[in-house]
Amino acid sequence: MKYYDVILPVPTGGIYTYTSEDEIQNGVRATVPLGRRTLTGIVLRENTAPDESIKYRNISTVHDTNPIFSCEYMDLIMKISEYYCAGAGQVLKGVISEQVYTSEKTTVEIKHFEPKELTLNEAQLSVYNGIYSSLKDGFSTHLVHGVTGSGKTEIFIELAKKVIAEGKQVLYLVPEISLTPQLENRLSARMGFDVLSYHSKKTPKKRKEAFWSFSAGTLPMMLGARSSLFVPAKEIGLIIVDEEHESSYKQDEIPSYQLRDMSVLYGKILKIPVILASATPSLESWANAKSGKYLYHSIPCRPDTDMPEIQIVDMKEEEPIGGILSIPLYDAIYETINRGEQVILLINRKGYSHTLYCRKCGNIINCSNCSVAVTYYKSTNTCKCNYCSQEVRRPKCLHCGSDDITDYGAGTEKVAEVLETAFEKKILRLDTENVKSYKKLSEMLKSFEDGEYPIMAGTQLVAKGLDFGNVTLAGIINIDNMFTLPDFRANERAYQLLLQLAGRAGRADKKGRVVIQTAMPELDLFKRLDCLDTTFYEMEMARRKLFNYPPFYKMCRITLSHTKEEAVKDAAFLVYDTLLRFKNDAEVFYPAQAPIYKIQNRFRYGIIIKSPLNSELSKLIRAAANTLKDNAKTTLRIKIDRDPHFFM
DNA sequence: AGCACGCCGACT
DNA sequence: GTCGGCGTGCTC
Repeated sequence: MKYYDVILPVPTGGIYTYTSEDEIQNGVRATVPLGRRTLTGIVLRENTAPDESIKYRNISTVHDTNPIFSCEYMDLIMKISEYYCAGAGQVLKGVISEQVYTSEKTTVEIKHFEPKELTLNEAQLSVYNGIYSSLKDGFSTHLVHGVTGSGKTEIFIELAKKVIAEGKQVLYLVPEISLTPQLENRLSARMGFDVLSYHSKKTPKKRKEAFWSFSAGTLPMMLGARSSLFVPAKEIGLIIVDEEHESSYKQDEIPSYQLRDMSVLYGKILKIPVILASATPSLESWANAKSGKYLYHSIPCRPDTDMPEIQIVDMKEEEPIGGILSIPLYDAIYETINRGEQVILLINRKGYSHTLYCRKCGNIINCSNCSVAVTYYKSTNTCKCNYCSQEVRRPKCLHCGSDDITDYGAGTEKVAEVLETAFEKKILRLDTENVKSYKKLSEMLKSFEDGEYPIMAGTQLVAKGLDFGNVTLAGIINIDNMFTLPDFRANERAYQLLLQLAGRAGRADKKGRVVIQTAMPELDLFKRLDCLDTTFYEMEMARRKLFNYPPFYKMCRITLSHTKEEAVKDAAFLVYDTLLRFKNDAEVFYPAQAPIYKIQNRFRYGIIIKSPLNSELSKLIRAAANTLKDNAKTTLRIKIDRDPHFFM
């Protein structure tokens, strides 16, 4: 009789021990009973010291003769579990779809054809050589800092070919796969075989095919979003993380891991190189490059065009059309579309208006379940909460009962409406409300590319990785609301967004232009929007150092929630006391109501911890979790967010 | 997470 | 009297 530890996709703990008459290899899938249920998990290891007091049950079915998940893979899962303070089962659940890994192995034939050859230019070649030389030396991390359109992808394609020629596989990660169906085609054409992609918007069948083909090793290269790092490969030789600065790499749900960091960790475990690439690197990666932890490579210029001209419009001096369009932006749009060229506009709010209020008493209309103002959608004539999706049919003032309600704060719908009136042209509106499916998105992007619309207006979606040759003007309606969020990365985010947006304008042979509307034109940030200039990084680093922010200090945010106000508050102070008792060099913030105090009728308190040492942070988090385990047995929920990116 | 147990209010 | 609400606790 042998004993085996099995990881099961259940949120608590997740490691259970079972018995078997047969010898079982680590990393195979096994179906076991748990309570009244039957679940399929992964065999983690043999347990040589079982607890006498527990009556173990038998493994019902073993699915594989050879391991699907390597010991390096299991190592990664366990390290994530430890670092992000989530049960192994919770990690497994959050990282691979149960539907996919429990499915029959269905591989698909990968078609091979004659690849399209391209020669690298001098700048590309120098980066290529820099990385190539360390390709066979095991683990190394490379930060490739190259402006938009500098041809980073071509370098990675050539490196990938070398790795594949050695019989190993390549993983190419992008932050938002749904926006880049073009990349799949481009990679396939250049590699000379079908590069399959793996992401949540694919049909289950397609996902299973990509999963099992990558697992079998018949698929040499896979393109994917966050979750594809956890597709078990036969043998990975290189991981590429494109647009490494993107905050969508940080998962908000438990386990809230940072994919970029996990890629580097996996590379370390596998002893292979990892490439991080961006036109606007994160401060974390920048710091690692400066310290020599990452090898730094830069491509300083766009090979084909000049950088766009950037214009800052002071909204204090303007009387904008419809409260939205300044005269300089209006003129710029007018000139651009008159030349038959196209415009991309960014608005970072969806709906028609983000706030409704009572005209009688000034009270803001909040969602009844959450402490958030409801968003008004004119297209469907509804008011919806962005946090719990609850609809309010006919909003009335909860304070005075009046139904004389009006709105302010323009979203994509309002902007599109104003633009349509101003230019008498149909506008393409792109936001999550409007784009429900992958197919629809592709169609919309295609129609814009074909010139059916002169202007595309949308949320952050429009700034991410889109590439249209005829776009020569990019505008941002209101950058200022980025600074209203409680987020120490606001500056960094604004900088990245503006430079990325600038990269959307004038990528082919035409000179691009960027117009930024702001009421704070004096912000230093606007003077640093030259991608050849790295003073932004130095200034931001100095600020982070002064206030003990990452990358200098490590951060963790603990959020507690409960249906009763008193219960969360008590729990928060209980945790706070524990943290004070255990802390050394760390800074522990006084417990505070979360910026959104109530979500789905649960009240929320937050505590932020900062420490120069990751080890101290781990110790404190553990102490906090233990205190609650011992003292709070009610429906209190704890969320531990390590290296947080979202602070609401 | 499921799933069951268990203890209180409002129905035939 | 029982149906069903969800708060609590456990699963090798």
